[in-house]
Amino acid sequence: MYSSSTTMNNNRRSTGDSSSSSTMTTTQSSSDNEDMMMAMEDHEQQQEDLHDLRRGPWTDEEDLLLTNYISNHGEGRWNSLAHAAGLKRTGKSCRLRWLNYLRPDVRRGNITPEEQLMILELHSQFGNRWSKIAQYLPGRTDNEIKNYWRTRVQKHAKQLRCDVNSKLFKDTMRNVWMPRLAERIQAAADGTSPQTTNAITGHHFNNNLDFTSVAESTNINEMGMSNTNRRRSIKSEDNYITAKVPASSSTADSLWTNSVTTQAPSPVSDLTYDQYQYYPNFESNCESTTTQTSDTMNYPADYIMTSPSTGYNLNHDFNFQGYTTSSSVHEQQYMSNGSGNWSGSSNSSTTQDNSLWDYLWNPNQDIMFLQQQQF
DNA sequence: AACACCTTCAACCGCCTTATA
DNA sequence: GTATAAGGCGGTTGAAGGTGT
Repeated sequence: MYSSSTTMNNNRRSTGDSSSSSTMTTTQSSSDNEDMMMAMEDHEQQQEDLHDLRRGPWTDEEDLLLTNYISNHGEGRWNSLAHAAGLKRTGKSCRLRWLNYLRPDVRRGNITPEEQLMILELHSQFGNRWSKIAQYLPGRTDNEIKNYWRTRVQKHAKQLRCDVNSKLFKDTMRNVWMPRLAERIQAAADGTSPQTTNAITGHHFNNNLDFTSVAESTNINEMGMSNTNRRRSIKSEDNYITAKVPASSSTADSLWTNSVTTQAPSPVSDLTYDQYQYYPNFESNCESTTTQTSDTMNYPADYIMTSPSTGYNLNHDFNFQGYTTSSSVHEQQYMSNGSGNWSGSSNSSTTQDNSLWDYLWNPNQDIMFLQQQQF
């Protein structure tokens, strides 16, 4: 990984490793001269050390040497510090090890929801200026925040199939993730559990459902056309869990409840969890179940499904025809395809919510899922 | 158990900025 | 004003550990 060739390449480009003795003047004080002599000695020693510099992971012994030296002499002048401490490392390497790992006040471990929220907020303000962001998170290093962003946040952008710098992703972050995080923080402060809330009805997830697995081959219709043996699917990352609604249930209310004491499934990450569901109360609220073909999703006029990224509302007679061959499609595909329309405009609806909806079509089972991504 | 794949994060690279003479 | 050294920063890498098959 850390070959000598890369070392030499780096040193060749280095801005500060060439001789500086020609810059001395005769007007320097004796103190300055001592400093200069020390610097020259350091420099010479560093040139020798270049050939046997250590790279890669730090050992406990090296950590101890660096920590002890800094506790006795303080930080700064990293190149000479490295030599004085007896470390065969570059000054840069020592500095990085100290600032990112050994420093006593460095905080490590899980990024809290509060910190996540702050990172999202600050990133929207400063962009990839990690050190700037780190200034607002005591104990957190720019490196850690950068890693968090790349491994967690960008992962979710990938899941959404959009670029992390795209408007869609930024809007999703601001309109969906950040409010959800704020809710979680508030819930934690209140001592209540976070809940999965149906964005349309405001009902909360019923934790008493029977999630006993149902065979994948079961031919059922999730859109409310079948009255029996209906199945619910909950997505947890890539693992699907199925839930069977009690036979006695005549409506979808067994999936959603008004109770505020129910608890949502555990989040699959610090940032978010996904939930697949299908339209709640669909059957009971539709004018006629027989109108639900595999192409058209009709739902009650008093319900509005809003795109959080555009603020547009989904047409009630939206036509899904032509998407059956795609396992997963996104709203922007609907829009660009032109076979469906979004109506309304941003912020025009008082019933607009901040949920992000995705659609999953399983042609083999004739099932339409709506995915509400919750954060 | 073994292997493949995925995720995390410490450490490095290279460029830019700042400090110093 | 210029040259050089050092510090700082964002991007990238790859080893290590975790997870799935």
